[in-house]
Amino acid sequence: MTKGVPDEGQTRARPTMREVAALAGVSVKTVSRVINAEPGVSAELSSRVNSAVERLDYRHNLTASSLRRADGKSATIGVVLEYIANPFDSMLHRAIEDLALTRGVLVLAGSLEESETRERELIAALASRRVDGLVIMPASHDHSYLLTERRAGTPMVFVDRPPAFLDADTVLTDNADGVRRGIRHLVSYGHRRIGYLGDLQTITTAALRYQGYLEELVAQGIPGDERLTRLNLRGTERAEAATLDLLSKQPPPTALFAGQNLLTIGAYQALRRLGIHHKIALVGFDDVPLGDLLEPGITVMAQDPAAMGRAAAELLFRRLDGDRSPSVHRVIATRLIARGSGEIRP
Amino acid sequence: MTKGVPDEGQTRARPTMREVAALAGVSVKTVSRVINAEPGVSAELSSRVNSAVERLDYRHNLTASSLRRADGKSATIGVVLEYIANPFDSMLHRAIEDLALTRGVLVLAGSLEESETRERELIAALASRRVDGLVIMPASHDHSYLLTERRAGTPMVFVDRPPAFLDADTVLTDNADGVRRGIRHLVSYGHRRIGYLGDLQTITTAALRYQGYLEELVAQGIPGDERLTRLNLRGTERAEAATLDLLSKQPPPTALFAGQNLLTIGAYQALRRLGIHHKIALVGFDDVPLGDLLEPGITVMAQDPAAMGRAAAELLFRRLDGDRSPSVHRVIATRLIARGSGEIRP
DNA sequence: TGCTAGGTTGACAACGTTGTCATCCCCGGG
DNA sequence: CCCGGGGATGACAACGTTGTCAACCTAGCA
Repeated sequence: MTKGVPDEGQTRARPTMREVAALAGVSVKTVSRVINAEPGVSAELSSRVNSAVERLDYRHNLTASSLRRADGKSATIGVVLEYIANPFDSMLHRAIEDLALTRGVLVLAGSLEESETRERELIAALASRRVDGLVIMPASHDHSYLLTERRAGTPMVFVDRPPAFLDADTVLTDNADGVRRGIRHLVSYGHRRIGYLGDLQTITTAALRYQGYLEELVAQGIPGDERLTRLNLRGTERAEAATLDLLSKQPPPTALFAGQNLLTIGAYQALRRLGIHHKIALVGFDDVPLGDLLEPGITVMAQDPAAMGRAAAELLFRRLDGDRSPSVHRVIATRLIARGSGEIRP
Repeated sequence: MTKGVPDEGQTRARPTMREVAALAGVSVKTVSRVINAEPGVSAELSSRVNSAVERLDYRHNLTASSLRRADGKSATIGVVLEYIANPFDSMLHRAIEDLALTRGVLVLAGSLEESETRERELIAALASRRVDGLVIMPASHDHSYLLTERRAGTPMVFVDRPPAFLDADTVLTDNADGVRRGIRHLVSYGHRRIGYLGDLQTITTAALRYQGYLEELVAQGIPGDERLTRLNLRGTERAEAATLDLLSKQPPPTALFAGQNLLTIGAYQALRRLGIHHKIALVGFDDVPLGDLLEPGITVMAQDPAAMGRAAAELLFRRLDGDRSPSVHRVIATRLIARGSGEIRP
């Protein structure tokens, strides 16, 4: 590593096509043609331009280019996530990036953290930068404000949660079905008293999952018991406390279903604390990292964020390629991963 | 959700300042002044412009703006990561986003997956979009190619791994020191035969960590034993196999140090498989999600990606604000988190 | 030889915005 | 009453690029 101040030498403005043209002895338009690999430039001029580009370290200015271009495309898309650092979200992000990569498209991403205000601000900021398309995991419950973007020709795909008051492509997990299969799994092991831990009911997916729980109880002819349900839990600690509370009631549940990642962890911790993690069954929704290293391993209904991201990106790019057919709604199935905690009998 | 094709109504081009100006009966320049909240516009015109903006759903075009603007700032920065979906990377990403948010700056992020080619391509793509600054977790070992960007006035901060042949701000984990403290911890519990599992030696941090291991052995007067070392491991499975192999040698180590996240998990799995996870000590570098739920919990030297991201963003924005002082090199300490696996005596 | 078709090349305008500067108007002071 | 100054407003050019179109050149054919 050499020593010195970060900008050794003076700050020199980036060279433009004008300068490249001057050095190569051609017109700017010819430089533009070479840069964009348009046909119809003689080998002679082409190589002169290329060496001038090399010599000046010219970097194409995509900003100016997309401003002038007929289609106005910026080769950039926006991805709006709940929280970038969530394993689920970052996996989704990664899957989108992977497909974008093959098209030379970059990804602008941001977190909402359940703030509706932030959702509008972030999308406005993305629109200001004229992204070509949007993948949105929404926090708000009214997306009519997006009609403007839609009319401006910006395609958008909703992931994980559906849009409200707006028709658009969606890629969703089969939430209710996933929970129902999880409950069925527990019932098949002989459970009848199954507790439920749920996230904020304002989150669409959380509401759908709880719905699935209720539906499956009815389907199984199990009477509902409000004392077995704890909703609007946020984070591991709340879930742990709620679980401890739930288990102190008489008669306690013989199994638990946790409607979300962090709640599953909280519930597991509570069971461990009470020393009954080998006695009370537990199934969680959404996979838990390292769930298989635990003893017992945590049984989950796993979502497939990579598949969701891939599907969302595919839909988005299809729209960018001009597809105008009616909105598509993809449902990605959950997968039961039995690791032990869900296979405990009462 | 309403029914219909995604673009109900025709695709209508976005309104421009020209149209806003026409509707408000003022000049474009006045619209520009209002949009940018420049002083010196009468309340009368200001409100006429604002209602025209409202009526037309005008969205400022930051692309055109930054093209014309004197400073040429795009209010966008680039973040180059090893793999976006890694918990470490996504935490770092998030911390940067958090600070960027307060300045109205958006983040373009991408993954390298250890590809030097990809590093150059991605950074070129970011430079094309005229990002205001870069945070880079590099894969390559020669960054002299970045001198062009540097000269063009793009500040850059390297995180997690240092640049080569280029002087720039850095934010690094104290790798060697972290490993040395981890080894010392094992020694303090009576271990003398300590195995080491390391990632690709081409990765700078991996090399530094191994260095720390060797140094601490010397400092402790423990003779090195090549049979206790397995380097260039990639991923959980390789680490698991290497651990099984390592333990089959006579005499086997009484403790293991794993130089990376996935290797720690692989080693733990191997110990579990052999049923000796309560007999052989294990310390890992970098935290393992849910490491505290395991039995025994996994003892680690934890890095602090959030602090690193924050530091990197602070440095970058300080440069963006005009700071031209010599490069700064921040070192973020690791933290020993004792959870059980590292506190087993031989 | 003359003419045309086709392929190269470049001059110029335009994309949507902001910097510069001129103009205009009003108010206050001489 | 006139003039100067300052604040509000707008006309115009420019940012770096690409679309359009005209000019030019060469080869091929009548």
